[in-house]
Amino acid sequence: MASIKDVAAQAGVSVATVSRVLNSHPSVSPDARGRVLAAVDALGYRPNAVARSLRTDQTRTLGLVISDVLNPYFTALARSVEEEARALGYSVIIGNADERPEQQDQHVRTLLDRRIDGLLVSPADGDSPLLLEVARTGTPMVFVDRWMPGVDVPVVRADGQRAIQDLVAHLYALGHRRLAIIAGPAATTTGDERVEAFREAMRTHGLALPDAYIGQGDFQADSGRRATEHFLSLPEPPEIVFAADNLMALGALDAIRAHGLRVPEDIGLAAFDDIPWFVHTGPPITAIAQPTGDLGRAAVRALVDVIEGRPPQSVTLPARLVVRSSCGEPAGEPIPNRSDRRSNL
Amino acid sequence: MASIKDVAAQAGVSVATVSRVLNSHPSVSPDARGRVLAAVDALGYRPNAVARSLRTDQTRTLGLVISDVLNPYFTALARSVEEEARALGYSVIIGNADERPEQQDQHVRTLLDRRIDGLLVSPADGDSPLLLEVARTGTPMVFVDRWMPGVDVPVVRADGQRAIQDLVAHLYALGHRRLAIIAGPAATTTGDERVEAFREAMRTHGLALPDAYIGQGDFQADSGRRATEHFLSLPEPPEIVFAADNLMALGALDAIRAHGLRVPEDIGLAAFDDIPWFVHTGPPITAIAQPTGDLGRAAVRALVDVIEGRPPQSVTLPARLVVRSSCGEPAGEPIPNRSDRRSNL
DNA sequence: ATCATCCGTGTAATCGATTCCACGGCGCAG
DNA sequence: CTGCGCCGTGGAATCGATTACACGGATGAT
Repeated sequence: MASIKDVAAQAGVSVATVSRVLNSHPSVSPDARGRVLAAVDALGYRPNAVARSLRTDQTRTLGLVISDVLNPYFTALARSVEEEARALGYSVIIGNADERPEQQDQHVRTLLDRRIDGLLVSPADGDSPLLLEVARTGTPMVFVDRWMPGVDVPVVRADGQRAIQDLVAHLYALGHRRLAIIAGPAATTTGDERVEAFREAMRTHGLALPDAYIGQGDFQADSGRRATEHFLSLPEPPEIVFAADNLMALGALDAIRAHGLRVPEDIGLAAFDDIPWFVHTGPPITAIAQPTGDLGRAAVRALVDVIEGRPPQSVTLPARLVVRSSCGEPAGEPIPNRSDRRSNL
Repeated sequence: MASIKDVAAQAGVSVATVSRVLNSHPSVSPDARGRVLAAVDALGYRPNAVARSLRTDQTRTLGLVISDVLNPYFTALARSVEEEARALGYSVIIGNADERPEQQDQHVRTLLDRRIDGLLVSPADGDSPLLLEVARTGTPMVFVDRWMPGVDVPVVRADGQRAIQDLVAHLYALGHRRLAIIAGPAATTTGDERVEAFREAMRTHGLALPDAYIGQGDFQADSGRRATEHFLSLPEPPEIVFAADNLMALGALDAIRAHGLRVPEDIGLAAFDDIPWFVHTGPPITAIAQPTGDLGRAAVRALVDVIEGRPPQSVTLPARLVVRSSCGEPAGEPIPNRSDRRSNL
């Protein structure tokens, strides 16, 4: 592969001049510029980004470490992150932590070794001394979706509190009183928060959230299945199961079906995270939609602000309730149209 | 950030010795090794992958360019690719082409600039002189899922022909005779192949595939919707719609619902690609499952074979029919269990 | 005792870019 | 005519690693 030396030789100038042309440095004669450009073209020369990075100490690459690539919520997030990054001239390397802290740390280390300019993380369950260290040493970093308390880093996330209030109000209005929740891991911020918001919302309606109605999940489908089976085995099962993410909702649906029960007649179901498929399940599922696209874009902008030395901003965007029929809403699902299906992208 | 010089100074040896310790070169005394390791530890030193890459001319990074990250099929593929690559000591940079050739080429160019060791591509619609050029210049490359005829590069893909025969036999046995297909873009190999396999399978049952029953799609949900609407507007609509990928099936389902029709009573639906949600749609959808995990692993192995100078192998794995109830199968969906839901991962 | 080997180590070249500094030539002002 | 400054250019240092080569000392064979 042609290097800058080959171009210089071909154009009859020094490498310094070639470099100046490539970086549109002003003091190059039109004549030299022309010859260099011709040589670049003739040789099909492309600058070696590795060499450039070594010299300039910047890779124009962002690292994104997410908890689970198979989760459509994170997929959508990754997509918008990549788009915004590309628009700003950055590439993105995605690492999949699969909800495992060690794997998360392994990715972070590899990304650091590659000298990425900044790190976007949605931390997995458990605390990570490594991330703390990274934040301390000044590597540009931004948390997205989830965050770690006590680490002084901008956070970009959706606030579900208001939407959860709306959900509980909706359920209450439909006559439901026994509401259960399948929580995420307590150690993730999103895990905790959603339970607290749910409990608080119930309290405003004079309802209690008994411990038996709090299932411990891990954001994976299986845990939703198990938690739901436990609910169903109770002497007095809940009327509604609210899953704190879309995969656990999927598991809950499995469990309900396995018991030969119908949604919403026998038991209702709602989920945090809206995904395109929720329109097509039988029945369509009431969910809380996060503005995934905006989250991804805001996260990248915040990170690039840190990288380029501007003051970054934490951002919190509101999530919103999307009512469908899985909790017993009398109205059927309206004809799905494009904007509805894509509401969370 | 500490460099190899700092480590050398701290350990009282030369950088060469440090490098030898780091690369477990045999001729280093235990004493020196100990001091170096201690210095590495004390300084929290991590080798700069950028500098290493410049010198060794290898990045231990693979590029993966896929057509659509939001498509669960590709997400699953990406996941298995990343896992296998990591197991072999490679990182993966994913580029999302969004089914647009220019965007695909842009990603390929960026990846090449970053001197990735090899490229895994699922080419988008349309031919790309760039990819041809890349193949010609000897950059290690492997096609996965889709490929470009005439480009001499290993191909890792699933063969759906047999599964499509099974599908048509299944439909025929259920009494269906008017079968329609929503095809992918003709310029993608998977687009073409699936139509031909379908046509051929119908022929063996003495059925013809009229042009009116071939819808032109682009692997996106919207095109599935449009094609289905067209089918439904025909004087004699088909009894079954077979979508050549999961997103177009989703669109088809939308269109069918929008017309107030029921699946499978009024019209049947089947899809190429099996995804977890097909178990949960109303009704569960009969689909052709590709061995995504095996495909991803095989693709990485083939690519690494090319990179490391071993003779690579093209791989074709069989897809298989998963019968559910969306085409009128009398039997209900069995209780979904873990292994069933994950059948395609 | 002498010489060839081998082992551990350091010096320095190298990868492909960017960029500081110096230098020659030209234009313009004094 | 002389001198100052600017412009375009090239030489060379530099980024952080790897690795060929050289070298000194110890070991073993003769």
